[in-house]
Amino acid sequence: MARARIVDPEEGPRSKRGAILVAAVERFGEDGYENTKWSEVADRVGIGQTALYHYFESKAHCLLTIMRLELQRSHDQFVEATKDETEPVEELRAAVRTAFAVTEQEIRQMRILQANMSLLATPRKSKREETERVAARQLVQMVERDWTNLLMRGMSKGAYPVRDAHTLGLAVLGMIVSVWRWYRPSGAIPLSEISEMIEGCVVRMVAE
Amino acid sequence: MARARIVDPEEGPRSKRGAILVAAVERFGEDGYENTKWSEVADRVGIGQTALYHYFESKAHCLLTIMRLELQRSHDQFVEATKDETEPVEELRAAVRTAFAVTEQEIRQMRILQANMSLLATPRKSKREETERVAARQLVQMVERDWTNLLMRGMSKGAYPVRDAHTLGLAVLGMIVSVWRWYRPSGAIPLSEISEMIEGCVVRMVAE
DNA sequence: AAGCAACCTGAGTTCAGTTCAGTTTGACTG
DNA sequence: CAGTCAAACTGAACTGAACTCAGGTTGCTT
Repeated sequence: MARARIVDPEEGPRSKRGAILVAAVERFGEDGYENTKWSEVADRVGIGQTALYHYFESKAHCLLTIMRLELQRSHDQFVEATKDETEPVEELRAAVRTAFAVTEQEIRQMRILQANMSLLATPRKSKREETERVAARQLVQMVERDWTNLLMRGMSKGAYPVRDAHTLGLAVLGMIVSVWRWYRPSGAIPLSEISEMIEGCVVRMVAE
Repeated sequence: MARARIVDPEEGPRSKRGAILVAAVERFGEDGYENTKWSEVADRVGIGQTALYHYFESKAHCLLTIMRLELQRSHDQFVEATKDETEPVEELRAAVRTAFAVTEQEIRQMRILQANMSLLATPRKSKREETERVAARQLVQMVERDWTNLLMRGMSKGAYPVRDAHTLGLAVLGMIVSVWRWYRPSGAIPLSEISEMIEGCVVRMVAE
């Protein structure tokens, strides 16, 4: 599986870019982006604050990079999980299940993505930030299209009743990602149970 | 209908508290909280920046107040819309429909609420901010309980299949509020159509 | 061992949010 | 209708976290 990893093997051996991203995911994911001091990330990596600017133009640039990587991962995983399925309802189930087949680090990344989604709406002043923002926006649209296309395939095969596939796709996606706002690994309900519950909901929503 | 209004009639006639909240809802709703300068709100109201601190302890205190008022309104409207319904599926439909029976100002408030929900997770340093935060948190739980109770009533009456009402409630609520992340009044799809689509989805999710 | 690019730093700057130390306004009282 | 008081307001100063600058260090390459 060619996942977009936080640690990029293209980096020089001395580079702390991956370590910064990992630390930032942990801090932004646990305490929130605004609640986390940029210097805390530096402390955790073991470098001075200003060294961060060797890798990222700004705190926001780091955040946008995390968001873009997570979106890339989500998209890749969707494609991977649905590419072999031909039966529409099974394809739908596989897509939901893969959305919840995530590590704890990926859960944090999802949480960061969801909590800061509105950042993608307005242009950024600096060039590198804007590049990441636009890339992330396009990936959002790509993920939305992944779902819309899956739904349209099922509808044209007669497996699901015909409805507005775009709006339905947004509703399905909205329900799935809303889980990352409240789910915590320490919570009472295991993720597997949530996944099954949502899978059932999505199938009823789409296929009945 | 005893809605929680932004303009509190308890205020003195010279008070600009309501005007500040209205201006803040507009700016925070259009450009986002972080993107809006606190002084811009003062400009819009026609007072100096420091005068804001006569009404709110901080920018965050104003935001938390907006969020609390919106949650209060959502809860009140839910109760109002469902109190006369006895037939479970009709009650469910009424609850969804009322969630989308909102003015443009209320749409902005929903957007602000959704975009800054994570603010409610961590304690605030100052007293008045913390009071608003705790009140808002309790209202979140109250809205979640509104949905959970509605679902449990329907299940015990045999109108819906028995499922984990809490998780199902969060899924339904998550899908509904996710609309405010992307919906814009200027968009291609009218809100009435979205409302009908979601209503159908919720009924299939819950009652089938 | 020289060169050089990647990597790093302490000191200083910026700017939005906030505090301070009062001043103005206007309703009400005697 | 002068005096009082709380609500409403203000300009100037302060704060802290993000960021810039002007270099210094490290270690790989030739």
